[in-house]
Amino acid sequence: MTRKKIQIKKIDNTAARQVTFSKRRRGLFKKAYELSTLCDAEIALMVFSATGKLFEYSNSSMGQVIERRNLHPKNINTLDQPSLEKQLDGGVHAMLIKEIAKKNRELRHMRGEDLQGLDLEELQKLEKIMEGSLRRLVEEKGGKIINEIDALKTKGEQLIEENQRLKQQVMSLLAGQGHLLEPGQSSDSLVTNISSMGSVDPRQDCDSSCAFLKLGLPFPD
Amino acid sequence: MTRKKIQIKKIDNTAARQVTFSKRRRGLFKKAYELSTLCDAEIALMVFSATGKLFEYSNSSMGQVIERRNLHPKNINTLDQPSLEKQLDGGVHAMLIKEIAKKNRELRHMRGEDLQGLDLEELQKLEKIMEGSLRRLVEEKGGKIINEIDALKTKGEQLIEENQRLKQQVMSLLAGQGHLLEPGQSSDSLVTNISSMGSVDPRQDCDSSCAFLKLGLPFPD
DNA sequence: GACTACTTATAAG
DNA sequence: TATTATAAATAGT
Repeated sequence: MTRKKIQIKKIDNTAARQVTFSKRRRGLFKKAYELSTLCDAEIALMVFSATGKLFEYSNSSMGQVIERRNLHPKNINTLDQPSLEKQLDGGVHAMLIKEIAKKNRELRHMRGEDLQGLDLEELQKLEKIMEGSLRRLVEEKGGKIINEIDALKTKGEQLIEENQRLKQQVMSLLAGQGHLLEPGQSSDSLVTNISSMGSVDPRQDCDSSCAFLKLGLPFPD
Repeated sequence: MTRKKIQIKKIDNTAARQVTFSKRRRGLFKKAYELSTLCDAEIALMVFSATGKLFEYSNSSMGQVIERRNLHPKNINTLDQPSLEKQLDGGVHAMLIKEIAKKNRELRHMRGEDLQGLDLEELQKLEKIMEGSLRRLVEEKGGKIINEIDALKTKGEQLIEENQRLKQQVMSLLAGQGHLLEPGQSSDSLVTNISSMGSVDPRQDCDSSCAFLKLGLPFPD
């Protein structure tokens, strides 16, 4: 791909082929690593050189990825027949796999895939089911939203009360300490001190104590 | 690797991540193809997207490469240890059962059941999926209906033609046999006889030959 | 999905 | 193995 464009066909010269194999293998593995990292993908890559040497890469575990592949809807029917001893147990095994295949088929239908095999009546039935699903889901979601809003409202009210209480407390503290002020110390600086202790600044009016509501800030827990 | 150099770490933005996944996946598969072709290597590449979708490439057969890998000295110890056979099998067994449970959970959710465990965000996601499903299903159903109607129309036209042809045949038969009628035999009774042989009663007009259409009766096959 | 400015991969030496 | 001129991949639009 440089100096000169090459055709993608087997490289005749053995030495050149080996060099290219090394370089491109590294390039391929790097790309695989980058894809898995950038996109949070699980990747398994196996490369046998022409001489039979094995190179492999996986961001997780090779066996795990292979296992996952075998369980994938796409391959579950192709699953290699396990060796020897497992065939005795094959009945249960096969049944489980069949069950999974069936579930996958159902799920695909529920996702609106592979529908071309169904006749009009089946489609109608499926539509009814899905409409029901959607209805229940929207209902559930509605309930959740109401609850969440109620909770937020309650929390907001509690906070407003709390703020009122704290404000009054600050006021009375200020009033009580007003007599003790040094001639040179302004009440403002005192307020600043109190405020910095995490209390409420008494100079703000009632409405502004709800500032976090207006700003859409999350309530503290 | 263009416009700006990027860091190789998980892309936060979901949409961008998905776009990059598509592009780089294609790039990776192309590189794999080129390496296998140029250097006569045997390659198997499996990629699971973050959403669980499987993409795979192999220049030979995926199962064959996996088999070859398992037979490789490097991995022969990792798998298929006779003494551990039972344990492994139990593992697979358990995994299959877990898989079924997972599918069932998914199915229940798709049917709008057991939703109370999901949070608002999950519900929202599920709703989007189901809306898509329903949309595809309705589309598929629409296509099926159009096809069915077209087929029925075509069939109807064929039948009308057939009826016309038969009617004319009957007419000419009647005309030809008119001279041979016994004085005491009416043409009506002859028609009845012909009709009972599976032909069309010539007394009905053209429109009435389409009676089964008007009545919504199924066409015979 | 198409475009392009840029980075990266790499064929040849 | 290192270099480099060029092809290819791709991030952002």
